Amino acid sequence: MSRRARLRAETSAEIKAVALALMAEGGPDAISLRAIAREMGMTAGAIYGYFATRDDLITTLINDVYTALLDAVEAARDGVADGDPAGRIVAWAQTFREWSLGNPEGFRLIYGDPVPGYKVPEGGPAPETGNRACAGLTGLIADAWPHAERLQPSDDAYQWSDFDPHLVEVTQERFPELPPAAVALALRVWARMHGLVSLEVYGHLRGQTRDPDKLYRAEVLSLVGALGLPPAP
Amino acid sequence: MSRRARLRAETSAEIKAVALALMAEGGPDAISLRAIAREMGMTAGAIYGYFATRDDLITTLINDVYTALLDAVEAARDGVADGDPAGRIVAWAQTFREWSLGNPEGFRLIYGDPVPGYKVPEGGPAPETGNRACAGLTGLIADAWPHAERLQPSDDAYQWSDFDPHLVEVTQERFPELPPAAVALALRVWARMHGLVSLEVYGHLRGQTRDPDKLYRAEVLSLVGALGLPPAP
DNA sequence: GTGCTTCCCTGCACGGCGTGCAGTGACGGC
DNA sequence: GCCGTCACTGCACGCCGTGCAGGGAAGCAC
Repeated sequence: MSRRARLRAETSAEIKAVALALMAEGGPDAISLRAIAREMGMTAGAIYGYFATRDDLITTLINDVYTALLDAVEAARDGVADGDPAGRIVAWAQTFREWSLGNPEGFRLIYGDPVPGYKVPEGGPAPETGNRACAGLTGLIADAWPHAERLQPSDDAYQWSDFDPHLVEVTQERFPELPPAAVALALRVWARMHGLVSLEVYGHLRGQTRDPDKLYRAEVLSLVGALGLPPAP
Repeated sequence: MSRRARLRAETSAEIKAVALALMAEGGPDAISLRAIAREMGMTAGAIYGYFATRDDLITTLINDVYTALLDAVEAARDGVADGDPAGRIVAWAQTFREWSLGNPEGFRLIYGDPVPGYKVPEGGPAPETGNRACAGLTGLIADAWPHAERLQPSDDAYQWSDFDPHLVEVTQERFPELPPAAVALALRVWARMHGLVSLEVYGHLRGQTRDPDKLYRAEVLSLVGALGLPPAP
């Protein structure tokens, strides 16, 4: 890599780092090209040499942050033995909530309307990273599937064509035996985790309960139970 | 009411109506004082006679929209006979999703980061309206509680002090027999509906499944089943 | 070493935003 | 019929994203 290219990569990385720092301290709205440039001793126009538009920068940030979240939950999952599917799900779920509460701006960036007028530009950031999230959950479900199967009396209600082709490809390659209903279950499990965490991050639980942690633990336990898994070996 | 007061109320209502119209056609970001004023043939400063600040206007809108959503789901619930708790829950859940998909901007307004730099101003809009939502769900749970009880082995794990005092007051008045665990269950049920709908509204399901409706129906059915209720009488 | 090319960055402009504030004019209450 | 209240305008300030012309340094070819 030439010196030019190296400098370029460094500057690009610094832009993203500064943007994340600004977001962490001032909320997602604090991400403005002018503020970033000010922080870096540049002018706003200079950033256009690195990102075609503000939304492009945001999109890149979303991918970075989403990747960080997935790294965290996957690491937590892999910290629990293969033979303990319930434990792996709980680890994933707990880390998902902890990361989200620790990085609320990141969560909003990924799952909400992050920034003033941000519109996903052409295809958006989600497909690939979102697929990774879904695939990770499908893996968890695959471990639990032998126990969970009885809860899915309508296996044949789902076809592979109900799902995104790329997601299907990845899933069938890694879990050839798994029926499409398992992917549906994975999505529903995802949503159950997302529901409580999302309400909490956006402050909707604050006016209702004083112990959202207890609530979440109960939900995760209930979820694991509903999968037919023993609570915690 | 004097003529002055009437004109004032009309103008105030028009501001809100125009704001909602702008939001409906151009997304939440389209709500700008200048745009509203332009639409009304005024200048932006004039609005400050009605709302102290832009965020005050937004807060009022949130309350209005939230109320509209609650009116819709409660009406749907009341369209099903008292003796059919499962049907009432399903009606609530289905209407919740349909309203949200039909008013995605409204959903974002209520449950997300609605608008550029909006910060909930002092106490925010949620407490009372959020309590109404939670109370409505608690009512649904109260109907189902005789069946659901066996699913709550840890009734004593929750105290009334775990919850918001106002919510507790309302709940205890309307359902004197209900234990605090039922409120926790109501919050979890809320979160299960919210999870899938939120993911769908924000487009995160689009890259995964092609039939989010089927997914949601399965989730609601599973939820009703988990409460120990017969599917659909 | 010299000259050319590439490319990063500045400076400025435009229009849009929320928000204050002085001034103006119409209307309601007495 | 006067006076005070009050809705509204016009303007200013400082933010914002985004284009564009131009300068200047760094890299490359000979």
